[in-house]
Amino acid sequence: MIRIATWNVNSIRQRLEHLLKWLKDASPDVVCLQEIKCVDEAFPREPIEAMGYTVVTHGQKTFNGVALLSRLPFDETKPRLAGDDEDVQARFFEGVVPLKRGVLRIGCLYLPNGNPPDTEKYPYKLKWMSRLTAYAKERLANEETFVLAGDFNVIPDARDVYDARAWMGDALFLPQTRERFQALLNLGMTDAVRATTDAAGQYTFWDYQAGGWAKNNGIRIDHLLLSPQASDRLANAGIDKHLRGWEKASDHVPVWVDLDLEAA
DNA sequence: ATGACTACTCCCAGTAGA
Repeated sequence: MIRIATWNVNSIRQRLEHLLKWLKDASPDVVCLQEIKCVDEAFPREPIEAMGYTVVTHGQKTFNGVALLSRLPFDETKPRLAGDDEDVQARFFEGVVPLKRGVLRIGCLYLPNGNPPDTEKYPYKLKWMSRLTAYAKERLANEETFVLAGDFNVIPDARDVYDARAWMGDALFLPQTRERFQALLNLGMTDAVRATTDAAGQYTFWDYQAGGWAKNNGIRIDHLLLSPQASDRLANAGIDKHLRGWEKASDHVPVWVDLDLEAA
């Protein structure tokens, strides 16, 4: 069994103790982190490596930044999403882990927020989603075990938000945003949490403001999308909601899948 | 309700997040 998780930590330096405790508790094999909010040199890799993880980071000063952690050795790792050489924002890292049969390819992503929608931020989000779809299409053609995991900044469905009306005009829930997310699924990717439950309220984010956590005013925006070869092996999926109750929590919580696969 | 909270930054009021 291989456990793959994604977590927007909202600053790795603020969240290191939480990460170390959660790694011990949840014992994931591969972890996709977003919003590390530091340059590569400032990433606290040593305590994570001491727990047996290989660490690769693509950071930038102040904002964004992603990292891949793995207890299984990488064949390859590659930062940046193809399709726009001008894009300097650190939002993507791909890793490939050898399996007994074939490989496991993981794309760790931090999709742009896109708010406010009447600024250049929204077209940047939509373009980024198109680049992601082109990338996924290319990878799916290889018929590999392939997982896209990260903070998608997309609320897929009214079931995934505490008050759909309040979010109608938000970049995370606009029809064009949801259509582009659906386009990814239409390629043949499976939303892992949705493959295990139809229930509403499977939230992964609660805003710091206005008592979001206390009122359970959450949204589901962190996702793991599985290729057919991966979804065939889906054993379980879950959301580690309890971390939101920890002191000085990230506003996002980890989401994970267990895939019935054997590492090489 | 021009807010609320958290984290970042040439240090501290402005920006970003979602």
